[in-house]
Amino acid sequence: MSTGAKAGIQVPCSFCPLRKQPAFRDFAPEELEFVHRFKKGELRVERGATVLAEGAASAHFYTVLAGWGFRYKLLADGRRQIVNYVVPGDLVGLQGTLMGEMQHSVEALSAMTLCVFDRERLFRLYEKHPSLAYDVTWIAAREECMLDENLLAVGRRSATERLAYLLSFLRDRARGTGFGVEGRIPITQQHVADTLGLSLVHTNRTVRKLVARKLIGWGEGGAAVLEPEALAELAHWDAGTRIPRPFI
Amino acid sequence: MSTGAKAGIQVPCSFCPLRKQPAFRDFAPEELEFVHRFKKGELRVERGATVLAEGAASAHFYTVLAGWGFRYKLLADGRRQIVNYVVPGDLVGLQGTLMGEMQHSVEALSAMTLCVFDRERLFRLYEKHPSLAYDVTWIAAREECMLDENLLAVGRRSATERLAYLLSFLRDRARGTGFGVEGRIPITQQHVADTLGLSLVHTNRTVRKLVARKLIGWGEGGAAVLEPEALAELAHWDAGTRIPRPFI
DNA sequence: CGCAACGTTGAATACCATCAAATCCTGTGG
DNA sequence: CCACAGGATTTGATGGTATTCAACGTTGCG
Repeated sequence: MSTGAKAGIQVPCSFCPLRKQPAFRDFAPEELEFVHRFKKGELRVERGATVLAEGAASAHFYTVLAGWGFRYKLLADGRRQIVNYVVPGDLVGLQGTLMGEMQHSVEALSAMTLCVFDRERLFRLYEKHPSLAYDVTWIAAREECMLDENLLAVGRRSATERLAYLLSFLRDRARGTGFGVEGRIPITQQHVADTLGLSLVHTNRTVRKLVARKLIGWGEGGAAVLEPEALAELAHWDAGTRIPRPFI
Repeated sequence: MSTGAKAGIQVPCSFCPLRKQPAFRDFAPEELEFVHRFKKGELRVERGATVLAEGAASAHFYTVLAGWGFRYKLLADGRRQIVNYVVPGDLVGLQGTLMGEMQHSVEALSAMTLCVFDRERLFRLYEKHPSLAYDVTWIAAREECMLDENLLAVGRRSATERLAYLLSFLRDRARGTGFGVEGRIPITQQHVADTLGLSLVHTNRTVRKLVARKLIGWGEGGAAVLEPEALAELAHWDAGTRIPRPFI
């Protein structure tokens, strides 16, 4: 498992690159110190690496520091459903930490850097820092929100609307996390198909249509949103107000 | 809002009906006392009542004591997606409590009794009872798990598999919560359609097929699972091991 | 240079949506 | 008791959306 994993050098949390990003709220000094001691190390993985595998009882959970990843589930016959994407600031593996065993897998979409925490020390965090515990729950609730939206998209939108939604959504998620809007979204059409519940062929035709309308770009390592407003409107989607969010 | 809502008589939490049910773990005495003081009252609603509305900033959140409900989202043009169902022991409104505003609505599928908590006192729970805070997060993580499964179903299963999955899933959720397996699942075909991303007509044809195969029953106020094993197999679904779960 | 991953396109077909209308059931009021 | 309304279910007919099968182009890499 974890192909391409490397142990990293421990950087003090006070220098955490996420703190500078506008999407995130900052810590109180005593929280920062606690998190620094809580942190066990860093993990670097390459694109395509499996960060966490369904069925595993990993000893760790992580906060994403850099890079893109995705969470997915498989049916026995190989059909794959991507349930959500992960970007910097997201917790991965919390579900496995709480419930014992991962119910989904996590794979890196790009090279990723992750902050490593020990599973068994999570409860200490709940005992010592209620405010951080509250933040963990906040992050879990936000994930739930995103899944609700993804379900709405897959269940009730047409193929074109789904694609418009997904790219709007991913662009919005990347904003303020240190990627910059200029960057492409490093997904293939197979990822899109497995996210939206479409076949690869139909996904391609749908992509072609939106490219022809100059709403999106495709190629050179991923997707690009060219007309954010028009795309969001086509998707019947509203990003809502984004408040600075907590992370651990 | 909340058509049919009634204030209820406060029952001490030590007599909470959920404590007797096998699906739930029990409280430590000091936790029980804290929750009893934390509880603000009870709410009774009729079938069809809106418990919480998307966009609202309710002052409360709830634990379901009895009855069925469902969570859903709407598109501007009226398309509806049911994202999950709620059964006794589930928290409703936690997302709105944490993030300020509800991003989905909750409606009663049957008469429901809910235990009422004050939104602004949630943080007190995190400060005073880390173990209960941990349980809240556990419940949120479990919701996330269920949403992942629902997404897998809607995105990657055929209509027949989806229906088989949904009824297996709902039957499994009801087990051990005080409904009894004997009871029917109080949903209409419109609910099924809006859960599985299907049209009402096609939902009906799919229901007819499974009824003809005697895997399920339909009518007299809802659906019934006649052949749980065969249905789960048809759905390519495995309930997994169910451990006693916490509730608040 | 061969292979693998990704993207693209055409053709045939299947699944599911839509439109339309009929039936059944239950609760309500006359 | 019956008429009636409304919700829920059922069925047929038709068409569109999306899947499947198949093939080919491109790029990058060992």
